[in-house]
Amino acid sequence: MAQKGLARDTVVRAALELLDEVGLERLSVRRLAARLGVQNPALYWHFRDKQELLDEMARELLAPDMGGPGEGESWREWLTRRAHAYRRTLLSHRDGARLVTGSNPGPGVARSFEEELAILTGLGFTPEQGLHAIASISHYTLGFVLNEQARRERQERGETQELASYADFPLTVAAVRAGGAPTSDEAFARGVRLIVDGVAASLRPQQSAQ
Amino acid sequence: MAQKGLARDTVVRAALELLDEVGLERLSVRRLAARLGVQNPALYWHFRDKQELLDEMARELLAPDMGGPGEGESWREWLTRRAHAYRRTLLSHRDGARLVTGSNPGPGVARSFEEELAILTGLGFTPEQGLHAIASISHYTLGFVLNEQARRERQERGETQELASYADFPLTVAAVRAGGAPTSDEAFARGVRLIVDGVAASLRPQQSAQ
DNA sequence: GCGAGGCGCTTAGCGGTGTTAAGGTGGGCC
DNA sequence: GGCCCACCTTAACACCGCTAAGCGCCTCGC
Repeated sequence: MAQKGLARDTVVRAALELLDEVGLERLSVRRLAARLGVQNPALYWHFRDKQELLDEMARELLAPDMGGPGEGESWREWLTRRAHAYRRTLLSHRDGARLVTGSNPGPGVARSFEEELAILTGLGFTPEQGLHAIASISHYTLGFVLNEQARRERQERGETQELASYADFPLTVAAVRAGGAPTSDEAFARGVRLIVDGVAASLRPQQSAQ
Repeated sequence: MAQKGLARDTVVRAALELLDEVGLERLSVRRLAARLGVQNPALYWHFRDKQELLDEMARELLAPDMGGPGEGESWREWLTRRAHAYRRTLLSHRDGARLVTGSNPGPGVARSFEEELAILTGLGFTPEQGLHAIASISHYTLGFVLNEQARRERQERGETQELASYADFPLTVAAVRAGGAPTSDEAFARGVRLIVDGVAASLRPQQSAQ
């Protein structure tokens, strides 16, 4: 077989590899072309834009769709699992969150969103409550990972960014000492718990789910 | 007086105006210089980098600091107000959220964060709980506004992005019909309420605040 | 009054970017 | 055998961030 030219898919995967190596800032059409052994305008046969390439990269990144709830899994567990899966997905490539942020979602995302809504309504949510819960968790997760990766990128660039004087920020120091770095698995998990608790509270007035 | 040359401050403010006109993508050093009636390398006398300029812009944007709680304001009210103030700040300039996302916070932010922590501990929070609450709300708000502005930017560019067929997404349609657009003041407010409720729940085990 | 110095800018230019136009080349189909 | 078209090339445009070098003017020490 061996496909006549470059498959669109091949390009997107190469682009994601390149992203991991150089970061979003330095991801250029020419570099990608070079890695594919091709002159740069060649890519414009496959993609209208650089943006279209980025969109497609984001879609590929977001492709892994966690399934429905497992045997006897409560909505709390499922929602929590979803949040962590989403974070892991965003972290699966360098600058993943920024990539997703700046790109057009496309119909695939709408479809899997509809599926998730179906799962939640199956667990007793109204569609409105479901949308609300998923949107909130997604926004939180996106914001968290954005911060996380920005920090990572910054300190990779050697901008150490220490507090000038710890003495001037006693509460911040105390909080970090007690609760761990604000960018960590635990911190994320606690935020998720917060939102899930909030969802539970918003459900309570009209009989709880499952 | 009349200051010898361009004040750093003047440049930053002009940059923010330019940002509103052309968006972050098209904000270039050359355009900014032109608007200031100056050749572009002149700006490199005031700023080491374009990034340094962007950092200052973000700092200027984030400058408006809402004060402490008003007379008899509960922590719920204060936290909610803070969330809305933060969103309004991010929305105060085009691409505000993306600007903030890609820039170095600097010591000013750390200082006002410490102040907010002080406010919350004054209302009965431990430093850890305070950090946790503020971080979660901030991440949620950032993610929300990012989405909001991305959508706005997209439809300004004419990418209408309608669902192909409403019939394929019955739950999504139902949810939006019942709860309004996912990008709206109400949607944001409901997400905030979710998190605030979650914070309340996390407080309850060990005696509630105020 | 005058020279020194440096602040704030200019002109020139480098290497890189996304993107377009136009033209080739090779394999499949009538 | 000839055509067509998928797929790529070469060439070039306009713009980008950024640096090097120099120039005029203001301020200060004498």
